[in-house]
Amino acid sequence: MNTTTTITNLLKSRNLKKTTTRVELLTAVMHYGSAMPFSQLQQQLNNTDRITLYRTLKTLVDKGVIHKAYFSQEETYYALCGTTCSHQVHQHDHIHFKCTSCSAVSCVYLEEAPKFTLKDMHVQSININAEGICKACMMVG
Amino acid sequence: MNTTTTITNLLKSRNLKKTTTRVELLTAVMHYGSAMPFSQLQQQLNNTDRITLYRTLKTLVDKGVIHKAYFSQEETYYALCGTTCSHQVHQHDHIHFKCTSCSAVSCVYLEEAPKFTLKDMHVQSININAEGICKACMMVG
DNA sequence: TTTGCAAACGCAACCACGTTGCATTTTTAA
DNA sequence: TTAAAAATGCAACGTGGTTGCGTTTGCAAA
Repeated sequence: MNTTTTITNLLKSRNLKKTTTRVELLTAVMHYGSAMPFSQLQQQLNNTDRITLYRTLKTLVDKGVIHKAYFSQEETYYALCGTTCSHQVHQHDHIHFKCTSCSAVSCVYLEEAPKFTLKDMHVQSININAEGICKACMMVG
Repeated sequence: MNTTTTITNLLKSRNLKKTTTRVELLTAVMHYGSAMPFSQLQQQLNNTDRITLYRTLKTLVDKGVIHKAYFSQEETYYALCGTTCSHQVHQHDHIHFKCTSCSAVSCVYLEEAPKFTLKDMHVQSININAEGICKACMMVG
């Protein structure tokens, strides 16, 4: 199944209209390889209005198509959600890893989710960000 | 040892001048109980210039006196560093926990730091944010 | 205690990120 | 084909944070 068909189905499954911006955005994110920073999106969709981009991102996040891979206060990175995400629940059994060398942010899936049974508090969600050197940069460096 | 003396020593140990803003800021953070959001700082130091506040925070973070307890894209929270932090290395064997009910952010120290031996990448630092209900809110709710 | 210098401060101006309101265009289903 | 709903583009706005620069303050040496 090619990218276009995938996107068409993805949008239809979430009751979202197939607009130019959404298709372009999803295509870009799918092809990017790692989590895509906003600035890159803006560059690749440079004929699209800035506000539209924000709104499209918000819609796709709300509907569980993509998610934000935050890194501290820097730029916001966006990545596709897995099939377990819906508009109701974002279920992400992965951590976000940022390479300090090439700045790429990627979702790393864990075999077993880290458990935290913090005394005195009821934990609802956990968000883990790691930094380090990615494989590609280790090979080079 | 009272707060004032502690702050004086703290500033001296980092070769920082003892200015009104720094003393007020550190006093506020020390007395706050949990990680202090910027808006609260601004309120309590309302006779201090906004820019000065930003610069003071930056200086104290750089020198390892306080650290940012980020939470997604919302407000920035600040907390005192432990004694193991210096201007060189911020060493934080704790996670940041935000109560979804009362919005308080606190540093929770872990008995053993969670280890991540991610295949294919060299992990340098890990940042963990958790959300849930804190003890106080559980008692009330 | 005075004095001089570096550091810190306050102000103005600026930039980036993100949102809202509204009029126009596009999508889609009848 | 057409009408309603949704998406878009534009203007304007709000906030978080930074930079440059002239003034004030902290502090150490005289």
